[in-house]
Amino acid sequence: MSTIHEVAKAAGVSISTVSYALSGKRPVSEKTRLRIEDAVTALGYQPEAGARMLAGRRTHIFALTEPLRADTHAPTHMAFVLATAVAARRRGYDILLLTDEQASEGMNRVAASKLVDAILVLDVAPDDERVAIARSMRTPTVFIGVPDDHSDLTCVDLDFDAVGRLAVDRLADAGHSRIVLLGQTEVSYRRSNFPRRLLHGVQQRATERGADVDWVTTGEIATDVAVVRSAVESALDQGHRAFIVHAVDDTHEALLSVLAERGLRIGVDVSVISAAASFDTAALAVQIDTIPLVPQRSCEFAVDLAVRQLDGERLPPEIHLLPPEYLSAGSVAPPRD
Amino acid sequence: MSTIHEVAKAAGVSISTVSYALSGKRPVSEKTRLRIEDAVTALGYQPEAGARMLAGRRTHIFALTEPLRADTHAPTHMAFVLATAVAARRRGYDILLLTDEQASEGMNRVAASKLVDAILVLDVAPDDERVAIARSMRTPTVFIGVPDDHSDLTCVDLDFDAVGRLAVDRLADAGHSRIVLLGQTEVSYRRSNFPRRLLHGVQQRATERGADVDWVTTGEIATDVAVVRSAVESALDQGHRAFIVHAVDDTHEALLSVLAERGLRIGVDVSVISAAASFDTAALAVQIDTIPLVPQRSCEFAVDLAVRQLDGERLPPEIHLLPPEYLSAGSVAPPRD
DNA sequence: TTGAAAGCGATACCAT
DNA sequence: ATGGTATCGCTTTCAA
Repeated sequence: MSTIHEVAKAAGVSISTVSYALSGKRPVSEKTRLRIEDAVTALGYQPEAGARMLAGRRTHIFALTEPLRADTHAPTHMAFVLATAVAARRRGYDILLLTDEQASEGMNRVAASKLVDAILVLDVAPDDERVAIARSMRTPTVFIGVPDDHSDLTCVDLDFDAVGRLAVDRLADAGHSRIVLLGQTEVSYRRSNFPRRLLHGVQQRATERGADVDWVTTGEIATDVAVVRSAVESALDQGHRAFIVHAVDDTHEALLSVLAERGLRIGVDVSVISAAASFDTAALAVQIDTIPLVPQRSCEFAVDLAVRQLDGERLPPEIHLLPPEYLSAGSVAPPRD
Repeated sequence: MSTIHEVAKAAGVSISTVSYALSGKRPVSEKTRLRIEDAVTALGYQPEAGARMLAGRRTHIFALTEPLRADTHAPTHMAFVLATAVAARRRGYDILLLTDEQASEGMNRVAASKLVDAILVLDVAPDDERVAIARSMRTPTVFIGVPDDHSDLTCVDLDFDAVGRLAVDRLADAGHSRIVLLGQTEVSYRRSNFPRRLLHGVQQRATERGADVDWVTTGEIATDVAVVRSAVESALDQGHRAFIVHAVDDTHEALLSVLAERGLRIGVDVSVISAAASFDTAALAVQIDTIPLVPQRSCEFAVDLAVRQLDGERLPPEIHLLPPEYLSAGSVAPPRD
């Protein structure tokens, strides 16, 4: 391709003027700027990545570490990756993928070689090995998720604890004192950081409101529809009529189908709240109240924090918990008896 | 971090010797090489990415374009992304993610700025817009998948046509003359490149073998278990006893469950072959013959082609179709009547 | 087998 | 408002 020299020659200016005109870091007169822009388009000029990295102090690349475990829920995970990539591009950054089991090796490598300006951490485990690496590094790192030991870390996430409390409050407000938490798979409560936070919020607030909570998981390692159905059946048999669902779409569908089979009407006979769903609950057969998990929100916030740190803002390491939002759809009603 | 100068000083040699010792592009005596390696580890030296890009002619980065459509099957897609990333890392390359609708813009940008050495194309559509970009570019590009118009392109993929033929042959060999192809979702036959190739192989070989094929899809845009079940029910009602399944795991499970409900035994009353499944069919309740789609194979091959092109091999643009492999599990039997 | 030095193509400081 | 140029850290000729 063409270099900044050719652009300068074509526009009849010096290379520094071209550089400043393009970066905007120094005022350039209207007419010279226009001539430069013309030359740029005429030549199809694109600054060379390597040269910019070397000369400037920015690579315009973020690393995204994602340890893709076997039990990762692919659709949700993809939504986060996509949201991160889109948010980053909007700020002028590309995403470099760091998969591998050896997440630490990758982080160290890209940081030491100055390949990336910052690192975004996805799919955070409670005892994540990447926490130690992040602490030992100068490269700004933002966790999307909250590990157990998060001192000195910058984290962004939906406030799952608050989601749990909010869901309980709505059901308790409606008069329910017995609640079922239809949760995630068993393994996710050990390997992931957020299911337990929602569980904690639910249990704590339930205690405060004098309500009982029955917590059920929905499969060993992957969601098992049969397990979900029998859990729902037995909850209904025990007279339960209030559900908080923190689970994938299949689980929601299984719940709805069991309720339909029994002729139980949501929002009349039974109350249901979908908590922290990352899929579109509006696409379900029945509309239900939802406290959504919006990957875009977390990812944009995370990218923003990274960019601001690079721009020199002194942001203290901190946990940023995004407040939940309650979307009503009439699926919560007072108990009927 | 430390620079090549510091390593050179620590080892008592010149920087060029360090460079050559590390790249192996020039013979270096045993003892100096050892001293250099010691210095490298002692200082924790990592060559700076930007400097290498600028000076050398390699960035050691591949772009991976993936236009993440709404109808993309997330688990399969993730398997391909992961396989590509792993294969690339093994060859010393990182993966830069190019999502976006604007796939073309991204490809042009990373190519023009010399950010990447090659581009890998995933999730190929029959009339993919990235085909034109690839043709207009000097940057080596490898498609994982085969677009309709693929002249002058380098493509790698499982030979889906041959998969279809192989499946038909096995059923025909067993004596079946009526075959059901339980296929993908409707939209995938328009938006993806491979389902139609398998369909073509099945239909063509069926004609050659004098067999009839009933092709059914499994939902509009996403797999719909109800649709699958009723399709299977009606096929069974019509006396069909031979199935080729080219579909996601949910579809397999639905098929097995209908068969079980009817008391039909696989490998005895009914013959089933799973064609081009990218999940582990061994995890199903019943073992069935499988012609697997192994993402690792395609992705490694693609990475290899890219690397070899960069290493100066003159590889003519060509379609590389990987031959299918048949894994028997006793699920094919002669018709019973 | 090794060293010296000329780039690579930007950024940003120092002048004017 | 603009230009000249040192500089970033490496790769790779050219010499010895």
